[in-house]
Amino acid sequence: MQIKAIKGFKDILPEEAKRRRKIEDKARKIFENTGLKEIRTPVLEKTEVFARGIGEHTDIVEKEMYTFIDRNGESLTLRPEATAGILRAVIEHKLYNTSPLLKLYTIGPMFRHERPQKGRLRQFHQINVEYVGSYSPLADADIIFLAYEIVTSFADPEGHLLEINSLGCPKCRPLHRKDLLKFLENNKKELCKDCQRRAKTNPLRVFDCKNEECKIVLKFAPVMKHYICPDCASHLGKVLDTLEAYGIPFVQNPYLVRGLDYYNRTTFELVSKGLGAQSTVAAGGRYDGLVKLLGGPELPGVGMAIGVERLLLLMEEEGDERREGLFIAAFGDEAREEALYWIGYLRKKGIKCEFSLEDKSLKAQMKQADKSKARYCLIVGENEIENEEAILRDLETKEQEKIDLDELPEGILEKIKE
RNA sequence: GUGGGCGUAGCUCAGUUGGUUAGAGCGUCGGGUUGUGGCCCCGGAGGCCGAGGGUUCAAGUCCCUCCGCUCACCCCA
Repeated sequence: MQIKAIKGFKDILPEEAKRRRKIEDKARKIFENTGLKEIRTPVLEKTEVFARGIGEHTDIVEKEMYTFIDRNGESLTLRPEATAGILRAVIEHKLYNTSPLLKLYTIGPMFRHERPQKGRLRQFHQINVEYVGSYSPLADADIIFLAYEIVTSFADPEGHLLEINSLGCPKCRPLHRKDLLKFLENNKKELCKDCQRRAKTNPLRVFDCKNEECKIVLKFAPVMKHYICPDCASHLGKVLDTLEAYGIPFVQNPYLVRGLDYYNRTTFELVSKGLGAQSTVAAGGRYDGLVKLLGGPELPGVGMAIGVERLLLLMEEEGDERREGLFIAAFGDEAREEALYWIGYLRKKGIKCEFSLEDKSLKAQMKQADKSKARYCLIVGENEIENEEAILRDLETKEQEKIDLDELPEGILEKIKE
């Protein structure tokens, strides 16, 4: 039996690695422009970090985490999301004392033990942003801007919908929750089994139910919109105004909920038509109570995450890469030995330079040169050694010229630098 | 955790009602050009037909079990 990677864990082969790097480079560029700083936290944390941060009764914590007991008896967990760990680090190093507003990003793997499907893996990657320290709705809008900007620079904006909602705050949310619970209890018999379960675990989730009968019943259910306090309402209003100023189209979705307990007020999802059932390519929201919950001071926060694998699914194919650098086709002992010096020299000068490890025929080496996508091929065999002239061929234009051997390798630098 | 679909070459897939040495395209390597890549032509390598068991004179093909992949539910990035 062949050894294979474990379920939901994927090898990232060279072609895909290249496309990922393109996404990461772009994200970093945008982050630098917006003044964010990178932070990298461990993939492994004490289980407590996530249990407290995400919420004991969320699906993620209850059944999706990679949790194990370490050799010293301590419970550890592979991070299922980035926020809790980053905030742990912010608190541990008192980063909030270094600046009134922390703007942080991280890119890396997350782990959830779910059944894999399109756009869902057990090890997946997120581009993550956290703003810690601002109550301003402009912070919310900034976060959404970043998510939107990165996603739409790789995927067609037309195929996307930004959904936004407010979950309220500790003042107004409990009122809604109380009424909703009452409503669900009264209509228990009309609801499907899933919704009866949700009513106990995560009541807001019932609004996501696809069951037609549930939908009819829930039309009469209390909606957060009608409970939202003036402060939360004005906060949301300013976020929406700012989105308009940024030119980001959106729709309000009063039923939008998040699966993590820590969110309050603004919550959003960037949904794509180009994905399967797992259609959310980026999502996030505000979490004003979380820093304190994790043992830090009372600090507000907003954040978002982009699913890299999902963005990858939406990324259009790129065209042919352009030719670059040099391939040295050397054959015969003398030429091959000489070529080694040139290669060393050119590589140190920062020139992309390849050659054949085997003493193959000229034709075979030319083929290799072509495949390597080199722009130029330097041809050196017995004849060239004898005439003391090498041949430099432009693989794109097919033009060839001769170069005196004693001008090599310096002479090449001029010729191949465009 | 629960369902559906699918497992034949590195990749994408053919493979008659079970019948002899399992095929194609792409890719790869080599040759056609005694020293010049892509296009074209020719050739080579590469398969325990997912694994195990069963039926049969005979199984890639039929039956059972297991494993894997995949899509969906659930949930989420």
